[in-house]
Amino acid sequence: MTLDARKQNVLLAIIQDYIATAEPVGSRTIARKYKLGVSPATIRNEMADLEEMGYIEQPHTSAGRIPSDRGYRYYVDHLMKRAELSLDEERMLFNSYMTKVQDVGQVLRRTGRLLSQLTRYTAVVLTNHYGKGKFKHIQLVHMGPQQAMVVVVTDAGGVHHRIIDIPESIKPADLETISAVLNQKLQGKSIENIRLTLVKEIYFELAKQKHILNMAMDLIRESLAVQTGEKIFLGGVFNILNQPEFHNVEKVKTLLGLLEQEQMLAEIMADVMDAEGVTARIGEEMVNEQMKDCSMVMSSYSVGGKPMGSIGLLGPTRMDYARAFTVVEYMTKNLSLVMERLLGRRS
Amino acid sequence: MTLDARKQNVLLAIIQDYIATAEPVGSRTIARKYKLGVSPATIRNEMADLEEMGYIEQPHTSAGRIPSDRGYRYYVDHLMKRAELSLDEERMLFNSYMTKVQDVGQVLRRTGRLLSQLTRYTAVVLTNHYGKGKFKHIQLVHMGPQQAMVVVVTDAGGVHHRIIDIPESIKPADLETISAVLNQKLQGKSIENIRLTLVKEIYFELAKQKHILNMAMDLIRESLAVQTGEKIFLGGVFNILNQPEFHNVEKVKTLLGLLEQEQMLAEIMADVMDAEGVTARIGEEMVNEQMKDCSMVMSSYSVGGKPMGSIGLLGPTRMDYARAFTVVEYMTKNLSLVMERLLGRRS
DNA sequence: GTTAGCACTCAACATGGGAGAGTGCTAACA
DNA sequence: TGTTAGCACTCTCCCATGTTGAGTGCTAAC
Repeated sequence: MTLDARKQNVLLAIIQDYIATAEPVGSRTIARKYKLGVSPATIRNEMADLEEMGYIEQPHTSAGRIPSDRGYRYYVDHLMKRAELSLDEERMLFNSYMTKVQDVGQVLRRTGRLLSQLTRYTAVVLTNHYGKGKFKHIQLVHMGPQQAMVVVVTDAGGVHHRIIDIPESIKPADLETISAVLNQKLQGKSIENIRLTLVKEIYFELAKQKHILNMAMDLIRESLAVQTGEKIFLGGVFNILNQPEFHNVEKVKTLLGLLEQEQMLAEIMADVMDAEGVTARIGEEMVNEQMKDCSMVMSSYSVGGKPMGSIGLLGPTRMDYARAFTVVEYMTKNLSLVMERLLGRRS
Repeated sequence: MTLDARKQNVLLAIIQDYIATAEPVGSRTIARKYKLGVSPATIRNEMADLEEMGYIEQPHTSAGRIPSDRGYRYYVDHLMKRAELSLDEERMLFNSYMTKVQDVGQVLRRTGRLLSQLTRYTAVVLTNHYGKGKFKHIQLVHMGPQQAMVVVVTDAGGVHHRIIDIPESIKPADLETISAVLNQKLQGKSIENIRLTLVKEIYFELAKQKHILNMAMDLIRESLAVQTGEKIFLGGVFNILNQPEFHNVEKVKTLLGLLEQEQMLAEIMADVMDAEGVTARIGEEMVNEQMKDCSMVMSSYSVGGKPMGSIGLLGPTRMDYARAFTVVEYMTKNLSLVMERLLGRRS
């Protein structure tokens, strides 16, 4: 299973060249471009070995070789050297992160945009704290004779709002009262734990004001049934159109269809939440059959030591892993920092 | 400029057939499929006339004819009969609109989704009241030692939030005080008019609490600098991939690039806000040179008699205008209704 | 173990007829 | 005078065929 130095060099050359050109790589090309000090014939022999071991494949007899998923895996695990960001890019990132941040969603969206701009791949940003976290504030606002808006703020910086129907007898002042009671009772509780324990207590509290009692329960239930779980931001979806492997509209269509299934993306990325550092899923390692010619490079970010979500880059299996790893790692750190600053926590 | 009945029928046949098949239409096809009671030769003569008048064109000598932009325009203005929705579709729409609506953004997103599902075209939904309307409520929430969240609710159902830096000396209770003052002073004012007039007044009010005076001004400015103007929702962007005219990746890329320029879309649609009913922009009538093989069918919706935004369908010039007109008209009405109900106004 | 030489394979591209769809024109017909 | 049949003509599309060039595997010599 281990490869001698020359085989490694040949494999490395094939992968680098294929990543750069998207064309099958022949023995001559390698001998010319990557001075390994041996002739094409020798390289051919090595290539035959590598093919037998499953690291590379041949699309057809008279073509060069392309890396197999296994080849990429070996590359990522053993051969790859991290790329470095150019000065321009560092400066660009610095500027982006210095401009004032105003809310969590904005940070995540921007992260997605930067990721995709830096790599020309599709960025996926997942938060799993959306609608979770501790309750910070609730506010009922009178909107019309039968409508009120419920606004809930969590300590993770999430703001959820919805409009609910209320009986016409409820006046703005009543909403203030209810808001006050809810705030007092729910203060600092975690959203998940709120549901059952406190509802009764609130019920009794509000019992004093009999005319709003009828709707109090409903309202509480509604206002706490905040959309929970993950939320996904995509960036640079159209970048896949730049990849020669997606010049065929049918492929694009299926991939875009898959990207719309947020649930599936969430699963792929949740998978990687426990892993330390940057991880790659290559080709057939992806859960989904239809994504077998895509790869993802992912990492999870955290605030105050608690993992909060993950970010990733989606590209063809032929993607530039070295660069993707660097960019994802860099952005993970930045994102963690910004989020901590934004939410006023220092870890 | 006016066409006799037979020419109209021929033009109608060509357009209907081309919309259905995306293939140039020949004289034989028309004679066979659309029993006009004359032979192909006669139809050929009519077609030669129509071509000379600029209503149809010939891609090359031995091909059939395709409608020109001018032909489509004539069709839309004089020949088109509105399509009708199928029972299934009516039922589907009814169900969608009956499920509980929770906020304005959700309604607009859903409208976009329905529009695109019903037609397989790309839906564009524009609101121009985003960040406008009357001030309803402001709430400052303490997030960390140096962070607070500002939440602003407008009567158009918009909720805007952002996190701001505050001096460490500000305590949660202070934020409550400020919130109360702001609410009292700003109540019912239109967001656009608030900026200058009231700031001084609030300044004096808060002067009583000297230690928060420093930041009060900044905070007010920040919290009112709500992102203003239009907001755009797109639905079914990838539907364009189903159109044979976009089977070429380059075209898709340029079009998607254009769709990202929200400003431009906003302009196209703002154009149509004053017009009564459903309007079409066909091919070269589109502002943008690069969209000359696309058309849009648009209409604006209103709440309480006041136009609030517009919805539209974007497709190839070969789009099914009859159906697009019907769907857009239907959805405009529905959307206006739902928004009125949601915002508690009856017009 | 390495390399040169060579026969072999196969995709990609160009070339060259048909086949088919559709036209415009002309002349005959009602 | 308007309509139609007939026919020559045009042009795309498709398929079969040939050519080129890149790349391989094998063998024999170094």
